[in-house]
Amino acid sequence: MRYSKEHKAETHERIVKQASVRLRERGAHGIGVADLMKEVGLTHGGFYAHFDSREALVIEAFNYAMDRGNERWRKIAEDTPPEKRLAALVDSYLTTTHRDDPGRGCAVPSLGAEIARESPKTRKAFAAKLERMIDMIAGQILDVPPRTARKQAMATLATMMGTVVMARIAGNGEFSDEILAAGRDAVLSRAAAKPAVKKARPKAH
Amino acid sequence: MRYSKEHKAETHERIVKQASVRLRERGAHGIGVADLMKEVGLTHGGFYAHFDSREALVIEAFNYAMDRGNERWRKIAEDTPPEKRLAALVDSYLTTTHRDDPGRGCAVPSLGAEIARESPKTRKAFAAKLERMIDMIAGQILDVPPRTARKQAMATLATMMGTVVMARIAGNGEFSDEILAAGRDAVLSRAAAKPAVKKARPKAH
DNA sequence: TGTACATCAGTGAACGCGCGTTCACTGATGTAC
DNA sequence: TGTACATCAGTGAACGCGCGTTCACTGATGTAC
Repeated sequence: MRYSKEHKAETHERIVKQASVRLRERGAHGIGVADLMKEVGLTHGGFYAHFDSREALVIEAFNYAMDRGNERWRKIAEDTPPEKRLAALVDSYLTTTHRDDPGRGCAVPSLGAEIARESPKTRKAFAAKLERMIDMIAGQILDVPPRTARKQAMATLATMMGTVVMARIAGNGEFSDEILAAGRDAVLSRAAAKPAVKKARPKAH
Repeated sequence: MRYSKEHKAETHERIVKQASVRLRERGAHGIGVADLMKEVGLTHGGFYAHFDSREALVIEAFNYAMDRGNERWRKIAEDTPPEKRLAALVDSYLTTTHRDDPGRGCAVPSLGAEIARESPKTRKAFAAKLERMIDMIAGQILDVPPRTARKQAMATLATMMGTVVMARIAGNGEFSDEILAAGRDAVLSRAAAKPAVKKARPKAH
């Protein structure tokens, strides 16, 4: 059955991709080797031709999920004029679609707490990706010095991901929609308010 | 070995309390019946005199953790003059102590994502407790109508719990401290800024 | 007050299932000649 | 170009360990008389 050179890499990615979806849907303990391989159309024995262990796959799938999130943001930014980018990111993040489909959504609200429990080594790898998300947002916060933009970006991401976690706890009814709307308003009004504050209290820099 | 009437209830609570700590430290899959009973000084067989199943304990421990969080906030509010309450809550929440000791901290950042994956029935129970946390914060946001306070409280809690999740991913170094500070500033400046905005743009209500 | 019996939280061995991992094997295709 | 051999992704049975759950038993204390 020897396959072409790219075939193994393709299969590998199919497994990782499927794992990253299930991971976001059910958490790190929600995926089993046999189930996952079946979903990809293979048998469980072949798993170890691709990964040293289940744990190794989980780490890879975490990474994959984070990378896809960053990639998605990059594309949104690319397709939007600079002054509307922040609003576009926020609006795409704080939707009922995102809330109701964690499997294809941002990894931070669904897996953040679990990532925080990983070993320092893997945790640091994710911290680096988290920082890239912060940079991405900071780059869309205009009219303030970079330090301020970075700080606001941190709080903005925290508000966005926290809002999604809370909205998911609340389900998909009125209360949940209210949480989503509150998060969106807070993030966007903060962004809009800051220049006004600057004008009101001018200071040398 | 028949014990006094209160003895069973006391043992029950000791198990739930210990479980709630481990739960917040390691997640729902991080606690085992045998380990837990040993930590409480008992053997695993006795577990089923107290709980129908491991799952039932997990739900109880989730509840316990949420209740303790609400209780803690109530005490802080009680011991602080009204106009300083919000700042007191925020300052006690966004500390390195809270970040580094999830076992005794708020359940939302450590278990929020897992709670969101529970059955609708249990999820709704937690949504009710989440709403009580929101009410608690809303009650400390003065000078705005209740609807606005509720909305701001939702975003405030989202920012606070999101900040703790992110700070934990980042570990306990400079980057992590930066995240904590950013969250605190965002929440407190939002609270301080709102009345100013009101004055700048007065409207009938 | 004293005696016999009932209760039941807790013990610890044993069960059994799920699941991660191993392993001998397959067979289509790449490589050497 | 054709032939023999090597490779290795994938198969599926089997292993073994961890862990939730069960169960017969214990023995201190409550209750009935």
